[in-house]
Amino acid sequence: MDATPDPVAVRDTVQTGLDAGELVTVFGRCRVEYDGRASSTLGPGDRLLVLKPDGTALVHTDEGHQPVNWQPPGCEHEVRLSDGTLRIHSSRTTPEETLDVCFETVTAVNRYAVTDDSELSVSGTEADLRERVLESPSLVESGFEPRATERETAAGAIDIYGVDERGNAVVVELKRRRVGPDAVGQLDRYVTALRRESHDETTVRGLLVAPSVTDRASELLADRGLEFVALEPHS
Amino acid sequence: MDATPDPVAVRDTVQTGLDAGELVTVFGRCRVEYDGRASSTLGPGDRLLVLKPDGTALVHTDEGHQPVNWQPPGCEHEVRLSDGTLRIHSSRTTPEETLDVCFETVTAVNRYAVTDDSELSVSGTEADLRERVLESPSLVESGFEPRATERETAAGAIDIYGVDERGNAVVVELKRRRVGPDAVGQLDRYVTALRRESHDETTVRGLLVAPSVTDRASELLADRGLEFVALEPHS
DNA sequence: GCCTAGGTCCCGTAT
DNA sequence: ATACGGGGCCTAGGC
Repeated sequence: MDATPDPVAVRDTVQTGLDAGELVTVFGRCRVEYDGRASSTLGPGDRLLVLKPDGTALVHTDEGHQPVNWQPPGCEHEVRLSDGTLRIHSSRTTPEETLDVCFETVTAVNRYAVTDDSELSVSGTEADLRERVLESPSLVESGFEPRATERETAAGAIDIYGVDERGNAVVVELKRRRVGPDAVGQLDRYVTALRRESHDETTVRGLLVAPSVTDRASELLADRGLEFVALEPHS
Repeated sequence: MDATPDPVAVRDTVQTGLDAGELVTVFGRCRVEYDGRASSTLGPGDRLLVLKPDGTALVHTDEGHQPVNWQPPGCEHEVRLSDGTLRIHSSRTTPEETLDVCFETVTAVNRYAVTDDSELSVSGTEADLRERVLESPSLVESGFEPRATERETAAGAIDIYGVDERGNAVVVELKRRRVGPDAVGQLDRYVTALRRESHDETTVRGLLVAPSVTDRASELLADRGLEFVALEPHS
């Protein structure tokens, strides 16, 4: 279905594909309206609409990683033909959100029978960094002993909780990449919470473990008496 | 090109489309390898590969808003045929990253000539919330007077800086949606920085303006002597 | 180029 | 259902 297809055939192809649990794409000149957490309007242009069997809708232009408009998984797609123009209406609740794509012209419609049993395996994540530290705690500092991961505080969970060679409590916040001010704020919240929950005699140190740190984050660390340790997620 | 196409024709179609500045999609059974800021492997499965004229690559499965693998804009796409199988290699520098998609089978290849002159118009953003406050400062509190937006401090830019009816300095941090602990940390950084940069006599208040706030964030606000004002980005 | 913060962020996990 | 933090986040705007 590639050259100026008949509108009825287009609608039927999309509907049949969706009913069959296939992935359906529509390419053509369209307008897009979105309303929900925010709202948006997009004037006419050529775009690729991707409708997935899980209820995802993606509107892709010629540029950018991000779809210009979208609907997350779990939506219901409705296909209509009004005055000979194809309209796709995709909606969900909690939150209430609607996406409307109205095609002036349809250049192509395609149905794809998709099966995918493989799972993506990623390395270089924060989890890898955590394993590295747990297996070789001295990478953080000599004498460091991890005691818990995901230890809960009033401010949230500490990535790694442990003690240093002098017996001080240590809060470790891990980041897989260069850290900015936000990570310092996070570490500070955990350290402050743990100090409040500890006996007064206990010293609580805060360590930000990441490949590198920005200047401003470094200043913030110094201000709050926190420390930085350079460490990559991979060996 | 829809039914079990000839490998050479597939390669030529993809290459010709890319050369022509078109958007090209390839659907089929493939494996994907990524290496760069992290690295990943994905076993065989049916996916839709989208190659954009700006150098973006997207690998979409049957599920999810997010592509399972991708390459951001600015990459170079290379198309090869080795042992009769189609291989797409997409790479960039700074950071050095590569994406390899190897097709066992190709079900369909499509070329789309895309032009899109329209710009997306969005409302309900943080910018809208800012305009609302600047036009009606009393929505924040009676007597509030905005004096600057994006006022710089050592910790970063304050969304709205102003004074209250008593002449105290006021730091306003805006969020378009319900706020959590991270927003409190952000506001706290700005308030602390401004206090340091001000004369000691000056009182600096911190206001988090957002539709709502989580319990933990509310506690953090209280701890740090900061305040919350409920306000939606739209009227 | 890096830094900073916003986003209809999405997404998984825990509560 | 909400909350919280990670992400190869991406993207825009400054410097």
